[in-house]
Amino acid sequence: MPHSAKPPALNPRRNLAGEVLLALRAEIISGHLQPGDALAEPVLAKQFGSSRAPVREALIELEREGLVQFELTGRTKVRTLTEQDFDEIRDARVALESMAARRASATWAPEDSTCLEQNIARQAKASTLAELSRLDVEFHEYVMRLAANTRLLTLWQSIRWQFEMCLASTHRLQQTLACRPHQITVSSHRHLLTALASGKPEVAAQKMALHIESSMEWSPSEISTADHLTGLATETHRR
Amino acid sequence: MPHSAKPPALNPRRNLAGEVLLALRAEIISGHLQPGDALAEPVLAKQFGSSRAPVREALIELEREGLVQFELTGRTKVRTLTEQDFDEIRDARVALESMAARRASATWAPEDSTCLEQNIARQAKASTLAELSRLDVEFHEYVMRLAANTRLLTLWQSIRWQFEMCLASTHRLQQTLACRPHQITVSSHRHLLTALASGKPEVAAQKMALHIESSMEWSPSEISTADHLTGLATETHRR
DNA sequence: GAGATCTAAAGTGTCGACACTTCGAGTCAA
DNA sequence: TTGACTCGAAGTGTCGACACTTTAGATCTC
Repeated sequence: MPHSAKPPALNPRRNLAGEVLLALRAEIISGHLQPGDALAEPVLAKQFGSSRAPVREALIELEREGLVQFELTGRTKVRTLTEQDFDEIRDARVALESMAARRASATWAPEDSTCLEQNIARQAKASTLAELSRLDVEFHEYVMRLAANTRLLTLWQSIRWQFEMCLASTHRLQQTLACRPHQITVSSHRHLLTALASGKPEVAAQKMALHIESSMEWSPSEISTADHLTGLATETHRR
Repeated sequence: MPHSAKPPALNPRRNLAGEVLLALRAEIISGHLQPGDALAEPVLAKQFGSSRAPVREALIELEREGLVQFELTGRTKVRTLTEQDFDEIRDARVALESMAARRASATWAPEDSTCLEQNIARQAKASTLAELSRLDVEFHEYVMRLAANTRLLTLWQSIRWQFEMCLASTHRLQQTLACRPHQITVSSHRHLLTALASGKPEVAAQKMALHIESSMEWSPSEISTADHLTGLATETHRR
């Protein structure tokens, strides 16, 4: 999906830390690094063939993104997401994305609908749950960019990776419960798109909130990155 | 004002970088460091009697808080806030704080009203506009903490310093236009508190949005940290 | 065998150094 | 006078080193 006109480039610093960040984030999201795993600076530095400085910078960013946790002892671990974290992320998303939907719908253009329809079409054909999650996040990022508010976008981006982990977990849970995640996701986004394109900001905002509430209604008792790989499901279910 | 039960301690790392961060932030907020001023790591390191590492860490955090800007050349400057930034911050606040008000009002306790009433009483007696701004921010931080959502709180804290700069600028503009900033602020927060304590989450959320919209209605053409000190006013006024 | 104690290994916080890049005052040519 | 050029000065990105702290296995005691 092509992105909105506005390029991000919020932090123009281009350095080794950025590459380490990307690599570490990918390993956490993919589940290669699991919750609780230790992230020692010297070990990672050797692994990436760099010194500790860029690694340290990347870890600080990952902590801000909520994927990593600094212990009181100073050590760093991959963070474990609990059900409460799941709820918190849902509320934060509702807050940020409802406002974004409100602003985006005020300046909605036909090509925006085209872009998002293409995204939904690809959702329907997604071959893996990971791909479905990625497309889902991309849909929402597009709306966030349309809002043309760098603050809102930056805030959203700082929770987007936690959000992506939650999403994958939700999709997987839906599948084990014999709901069709593709079908649910596609249908939900189609309804949302109608509201976004309606030209009614308040309707768009409200529908976005409902969309997020419903899409994150299925909350596993613990969101583990390992779920991505193992396919094991926790049977717990809220409400 | 006593803070809510929950301590923050989101990042338990206690190091020199934290002290440098506090000092630099204070200098920017106070206007001692002005927009556009260069922030060179070796210069600051010598100033703080430290090496560059802690300074670098602090600058990265300040960039995340929006008080500092990394140029494409790699240099670092104190950021200039424009009218568009002002609008962005207002929308971001409405998004985050409306949700916080919704959640906070659901678990409202009498002592919360007492705390905030004390804050309002101090607003009325604030001797300087800077103190009025500080109390205003404290009021809103209290509500954010009551929401008991660390994501929401963290996101809010990452824009709170920009917000404080905007607020001070607004108050000053109100004063030059012969509106009484104390009176406006006190009255507005009193109405908001009533809504928060009403036990109706949706009313609380809506009133919070209206409160923020009205409190940030007066937008100077450029929000300069220098305003704090010089007292010079830009006469531009939106709407 | 269980618990307390010791100790080497490993980790963080901080530092100064070096290479490369960017800036800006001074110089030179038109 | 103005514009391009030069070349130190200053700044960033990165590195390896050291001191102090925490960890975890080994040892000792009861």
